[in-house]
Amino acid sequence: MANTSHTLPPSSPCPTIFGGPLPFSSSPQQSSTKGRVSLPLSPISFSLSPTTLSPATAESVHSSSSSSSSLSHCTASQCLQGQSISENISDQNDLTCLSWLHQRGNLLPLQPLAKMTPLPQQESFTLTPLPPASSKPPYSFSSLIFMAIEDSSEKRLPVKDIYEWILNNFPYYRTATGGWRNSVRHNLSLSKSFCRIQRDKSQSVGKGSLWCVCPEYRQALLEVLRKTHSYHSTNSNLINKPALLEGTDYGVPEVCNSMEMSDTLSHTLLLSAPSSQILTTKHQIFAENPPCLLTPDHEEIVTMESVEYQQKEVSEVMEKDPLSDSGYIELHYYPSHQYLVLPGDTELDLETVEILQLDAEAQEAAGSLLDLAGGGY
DNA sequence: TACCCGGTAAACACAC
DNA sequence: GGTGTGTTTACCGGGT
Repeated sequence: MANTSHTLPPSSPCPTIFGGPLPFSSSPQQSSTKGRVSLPLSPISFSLSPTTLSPATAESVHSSSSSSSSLSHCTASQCLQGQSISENISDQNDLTCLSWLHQRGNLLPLQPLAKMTPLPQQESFTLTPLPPASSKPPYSFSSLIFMAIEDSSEKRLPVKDIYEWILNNFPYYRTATGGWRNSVRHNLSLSKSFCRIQRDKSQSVGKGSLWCVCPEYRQALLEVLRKTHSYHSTNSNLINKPALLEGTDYGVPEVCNSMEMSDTLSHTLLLSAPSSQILTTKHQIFAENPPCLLTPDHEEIVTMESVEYQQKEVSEVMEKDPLSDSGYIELHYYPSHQYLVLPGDTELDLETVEILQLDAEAQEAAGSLLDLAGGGY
């Protein structure tokens, strides 16, 4: 596998996904100058309507998020409501970080790793003995549950599906005794990180409740996951063998070195199209970071989700940036100030981007709550 | 050594 | 009654 186009200097403080460097596309379509990165605008466009940008909207979003985070332990509804919101407040990068769960259906679990001599990053991948399938994963049950829930489309799962996810992704448990299921349930009940949601009686399929991750604890869970992964990644060369590991029962949930992830990111970043269309489908645009040398604030990842943009009509003739009509989004990225320039010279600071995103997520969360209103939690 | 955390086992109650 | 789910308690081992 050739991932040379995504490499960064080893010493660069690059954005990471579970301890690995985030691939930065070096496609020629993506140009960068000092403090500025131009990102092609995808066919999905955004609408900067007055309503979505109103201070009241922003205020309400911010207030709801702050109230959510002030709770020591969330209720189910708060959990659902806060989930999408908090995700965007404190861990925008985490959204991206966890995207590996969704971008590869066959999650490759991190098994206990035999001490092996790490290979250089670009070394060709040759088959080496893999740890036995009976090796116990290094993740705690909390992490396993967290991953399972995060990997679900609804971000909530019945315990049965959590079992299934673990079985599918960690073959160790296929042969393990049944006690681990008890441990899963024990963790769900005991840990404040997870909250229970009453199932909708109307769709009473299966026993028990649904479980979701409490947004207040999501960051902590993510941190534990990162540390676990990072710790074991540094002790293995498996991390550098995504192609090798593909389709096997072994491996690491590492996407930053994989071509899959790189392609996904590149694809997301490099779509170019006219920005006049308004689409309602949910899409994501990852305004990727500039090269690490630009700023130490490399962990910031701007995500825009379900945001519509109506291209501003520019009547006046003015001196334009050569890139302004290219269909690119320009990310001006300075340590103290970051903003986007959309086609048509519309400028968006990252706070506005975040507000737009939060607004969209808040609406989505509200919809979810309505769906669950009959649950009577 | 004490404490914390995670894993495991067991018992029990409850719902389907 | 069997099975699955949820809760609680207790114990143990490892790490700090």
